[in-house]
Amino acid sequence: MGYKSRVSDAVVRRLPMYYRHLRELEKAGVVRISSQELGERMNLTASQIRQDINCFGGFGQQGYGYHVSNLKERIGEILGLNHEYHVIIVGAGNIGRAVANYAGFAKEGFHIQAMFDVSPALVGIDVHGILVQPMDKLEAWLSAHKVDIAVLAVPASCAQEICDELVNGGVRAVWNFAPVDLNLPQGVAVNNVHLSDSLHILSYRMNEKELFEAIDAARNQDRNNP
Amino acid sequence: MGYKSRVSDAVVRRLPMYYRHLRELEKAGVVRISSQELGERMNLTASQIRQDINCFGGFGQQGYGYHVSNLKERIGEILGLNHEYHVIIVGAGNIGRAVANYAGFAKEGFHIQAMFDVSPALVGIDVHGILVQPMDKLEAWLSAHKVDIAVLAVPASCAQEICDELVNGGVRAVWNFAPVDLNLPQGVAVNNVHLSDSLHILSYRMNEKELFEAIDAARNQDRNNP
DNA sequence: TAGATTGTTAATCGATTAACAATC
DNA sequence: TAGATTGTTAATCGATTAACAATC
Repeated sequence: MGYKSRVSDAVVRRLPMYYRHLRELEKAGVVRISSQELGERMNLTASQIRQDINCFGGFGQQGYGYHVSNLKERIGEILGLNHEYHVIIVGAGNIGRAVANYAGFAKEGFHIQAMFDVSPALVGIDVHGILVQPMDKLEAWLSAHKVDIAVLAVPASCAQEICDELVNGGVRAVWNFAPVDLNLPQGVAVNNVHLSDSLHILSYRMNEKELFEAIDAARNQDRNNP
Repeated sequence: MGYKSRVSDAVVRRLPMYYRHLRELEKAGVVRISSQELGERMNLTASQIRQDINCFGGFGQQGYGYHVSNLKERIGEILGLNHEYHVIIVGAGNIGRAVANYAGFAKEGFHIQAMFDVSPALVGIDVHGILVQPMDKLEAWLSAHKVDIAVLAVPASCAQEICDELVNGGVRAVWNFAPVDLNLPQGVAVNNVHLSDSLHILSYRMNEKELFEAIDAARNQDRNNP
């Protein structure tokens, strides 16, 4: 109570950004920082930073500011980075393999235990020390092992179906790279990496000015020839 | 005029989602759809859909709704998907290669022309028909070719520096996979794919309930032992 | 025409910003 | 203590939702 029982998406999306900047500051040897200074660095207002942090408790000190390492550590805990996670990757295509090969995740406690794919061309290959298993071994794996996070890197067409299988198998969270909006039961977390959406947003932004010039021009013409 | 000269981020982020759903509907043979139906499908209110679309003009028809193919086409144009883009990839690591290997982008007009990397182990390899060139060839490439979009898939430590080089070389947009917030001049578009931020958000969400139980418990204890 | 559904204006809600008392 | 800066409440701003007249 007193603490909001649920934190808005806008705040949650900023948490990893805080974590990143605090880690950089710590590495640079900065010991303390005020919300003012952190805001300048991150292009946020000091007010917003204090509001965000106070969703989770008062980690600062009046007249002093925030202790960088301490705040970094607390935000790490808020993000759940003080835990270890069992991760599997479903789909051993480009994305699945790129995630498996990225060593940084293991350092943060995200341990990849297994990989699965339908393609006979991929089954049996070794990716960063993990053997790719056939998809029909997935169900058995899920009953035999506790899986915290499943990385879903399969084509859109089968993403929902496999997602259901993962949820039935007791997975607690799905990191979804398939270009679909998944349906999940309450209590299972999802986060999407929609690469092509991201590229489309980029292409929108690089063309926005011309787009509105065209829209305005058409509008003015309409006004003159009603 | 009349049209907002600038569209809010919240709206822009939904545009690719509309595009995706409309493409699916078109494929499924759906000819027309009302904002009501589309909203149910996408978990948005009908009102919001109509507001979003009307940022760019009235593409519907009273009493009928929206023509699926037509609306898809218009949103595609808004996203700039009616253009062709020259793309280069800087960084031939896991992510750079995964992007290069993804064939879907070329179909949408994003054509990868060149790849660059510092690592001698990667220079000279062929990725999906593209030869990886040494990084010191980047500047010359930029003066000799028009580059619309640069995919930045390099370590955080050198991302800003390379980004500056890209901007000086006339790149119009940067698709950034490095875990940093880049500084770019007005007029150059950026969009970030912060994979580790995304994973951190997932881990936050899967732990949120327990987190607040702990916070509340600590708070109650404080109240009893003031 | 009557019915349906948009485009658009007005009302509400939530997130951001400002202000300031509490306090280190 | 005086100065600085937080934690928190109040004011503002913007995004979402509701309502309804316009119109196909």
